Amino acid sequence: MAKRSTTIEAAEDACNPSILRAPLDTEHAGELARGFQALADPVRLRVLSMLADAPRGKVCVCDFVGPLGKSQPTVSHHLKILAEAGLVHGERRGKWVWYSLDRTRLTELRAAIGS
Amino acid sequence: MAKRSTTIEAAEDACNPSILRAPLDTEHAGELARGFQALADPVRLRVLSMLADAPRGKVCVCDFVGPLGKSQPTVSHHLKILAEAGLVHGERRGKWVWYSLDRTRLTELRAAIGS
DNA sequence: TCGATGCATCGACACATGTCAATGCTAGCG
DNA sequence: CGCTAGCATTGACATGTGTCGATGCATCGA
Repeated sequence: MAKRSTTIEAAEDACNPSILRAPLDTEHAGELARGFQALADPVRLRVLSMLADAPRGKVCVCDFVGPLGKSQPTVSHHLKILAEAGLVHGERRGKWVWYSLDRTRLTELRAAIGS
Repeated sequence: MAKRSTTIEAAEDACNPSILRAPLDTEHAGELARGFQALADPVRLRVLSMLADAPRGKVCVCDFVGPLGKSQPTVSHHLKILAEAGLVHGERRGKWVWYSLDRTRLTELRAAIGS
């Protein structure tokens, strides 16, 4: 790739709002805000941390409850919020549900607040 | 110092939490969460956006009210939250208060969710 | 089939948050 | 001094959020 078009970018890049590119319209601001809101909780940040540190990149719900010190419904609630924000992904495996980190969404949010 | 204390770290390193370095303890998680919570609102994201785009890097409160479509007390409220989060800095200049973006704090938060 | 286990959902509660009108405070101007 | 303008604070309200106990649902083993 020799040069990048300034008007048309790859389709995946089209939805790439950033607070550094003003004016940030209300719609994109709301979308970003929902993403950051998912990060705006200590329990959820620790969930992401545990996922990032997991040996096989997966952690089942039962293994969150103890370390987080929260009830199972509470943990399930936070996992749902993270999943709806696109930050994690749950996969059923027999009786267990294994959650894994979606670094793509995390990268999008990171890019929105900086280079 | 030959050996590192486990209770006291170097001052500069102490404030550098990241969700990618597990385990993220409750204290650091709470600190990060408060930062992201400041970003978890469309109005505040647009405020940061306007500051990032401002010609001289400064915007006075009265210039926020119109574009944001919020009342002056509401704008003041959001600016206070951003200031307490260390994301902006207000400076009195006669009758006006000019707010500017603190990119350092923004960089810290960005680093916390990625490289 | 039955019971146990893992997870999600529901209902309820306390608390936090976003919003605005009213008011207070400070700086400039006459 | 009085008046105005810009900004912050307060009070009040509606809504959103985190939490847990109780319950429902699916899966596996006996």
